[in-house]
Amino acid sequence: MLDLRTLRDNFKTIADALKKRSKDLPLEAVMKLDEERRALMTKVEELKAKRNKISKDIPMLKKNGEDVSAIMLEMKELASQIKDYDAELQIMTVNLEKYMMTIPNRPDASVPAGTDDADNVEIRKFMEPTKFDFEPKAHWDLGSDLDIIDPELGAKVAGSRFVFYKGLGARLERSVMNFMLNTHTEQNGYSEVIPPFVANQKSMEGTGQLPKFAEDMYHIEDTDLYLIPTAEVPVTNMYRDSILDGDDLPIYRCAYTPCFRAEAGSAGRDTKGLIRLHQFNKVELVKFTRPDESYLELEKLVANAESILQILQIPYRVVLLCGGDLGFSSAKTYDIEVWMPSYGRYVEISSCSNFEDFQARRASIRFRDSDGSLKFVHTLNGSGLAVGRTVAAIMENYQQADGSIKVPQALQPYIGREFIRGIK
RNA sequence: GGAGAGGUACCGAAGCGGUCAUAACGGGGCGGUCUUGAAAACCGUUAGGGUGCAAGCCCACAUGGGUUCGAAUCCCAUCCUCUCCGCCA
Repeated sequence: MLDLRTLRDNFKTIADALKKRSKDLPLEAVMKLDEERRALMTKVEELKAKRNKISKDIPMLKKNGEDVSAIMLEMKELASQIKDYDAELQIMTVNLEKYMMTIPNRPDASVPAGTDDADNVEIRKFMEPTKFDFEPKAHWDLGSDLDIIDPELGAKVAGSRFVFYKGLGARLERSVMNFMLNTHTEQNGYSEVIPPFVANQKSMEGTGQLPKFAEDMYHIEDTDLYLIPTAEVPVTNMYRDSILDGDDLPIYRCAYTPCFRAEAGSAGRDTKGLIRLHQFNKVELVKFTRPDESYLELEKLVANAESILQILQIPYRVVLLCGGDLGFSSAKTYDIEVWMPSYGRYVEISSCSNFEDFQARRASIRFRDSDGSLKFVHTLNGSGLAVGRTVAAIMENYQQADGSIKVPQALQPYIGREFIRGIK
């Protein structure tokens, strides 16, 4: 959530910055409502001040044996006025909040203008796209030929866009997960958590999934709970309504969770394989930092995520998202895209964002600075990485002419073999 | 799931209808005195939200309602924590 006062004081600047997202935002309406609300608030507060004052005098008057019945009557009238105005005020407040909750974060100055992913800017590249001296298969064909990934079983048990990993497929997925977690905890300085895989409405609002994106999530009937679409939600909300010690910043957390995405509008795209599922595994990196350090930390976060693909020796590139492609809560986002031979192009495998104080304000995550003042932290997160897509990339980029898959060196200790030749 | 108890500042905790919320009393943190240094002792300090140029005013005792002229205090609902019982991997 943007800060209302900052928006009020710097309206032009912020409105211009938001135009990078090329969206119609109800900014004027917000300002008008805000003004009306403050006017009414002044009125109510005057009445309340009067009530408090008289109320304080009453016991004194009573003690002196004076007749207070006239005052009581006046107070009763005052109380009912206050009640009416308060009700009106509350409606305005809720309305205003509703508007504010749907206004996305303001893009950082370094974010390029643009409307969609075609306008994203390539920052750097690692290795060249893999070349084959035979006709390479797509990972879904490898998966069924080797009988290690089974979408039909997934469909039978849960529905389309769910899969079973079988045998060495399951082992591969689990190995990749462990490899990522071990790398981030042992080399990159993150401390691991396993959070709940469901979260309540308040948490969803804290990180920005609600109120706007309810239709993308699975909601558990008759409860306040949603299946998490990313570990970002529970891990960021660990510190909701908290005051952190400035000396403890930055805080680095990582977590493995499954991620659940209903994605109502995605039918027909990427229907095969592991790329777009309703449930997938992901290792997430989350940071809480001082405001003046967050952009430096973003660069380090991207580097940490990249290190996984470097160690695995898989080609990828890093792109900077343009304003139009930026997520709702993000001020700046780098995507890491991995080379996917079956697509003949790079495919997103990680999204690393700096949310500045947007989430911290919604979730009320603050820190006590050395001068004693309270400030909002900056929150960041990024996939480190999407596990299923990494497995897909390994299968495709490491496939051999005989239909087997070579296991990347770094994963061999986890899987205990050099090649995957079929289920076991 | 059942029965109790409870949610007040950084922590513990008092207050149980008005003069008690910049919230008693402890503890912790920070600063200082003393000391070669430290400990102890003593002194001081410890800055939630909104609004306003400001003085100030309003709000804040888990959350949301209600009763009352007036609610941390009384009533109702919800959430959470603890203890015991049941169930369970």
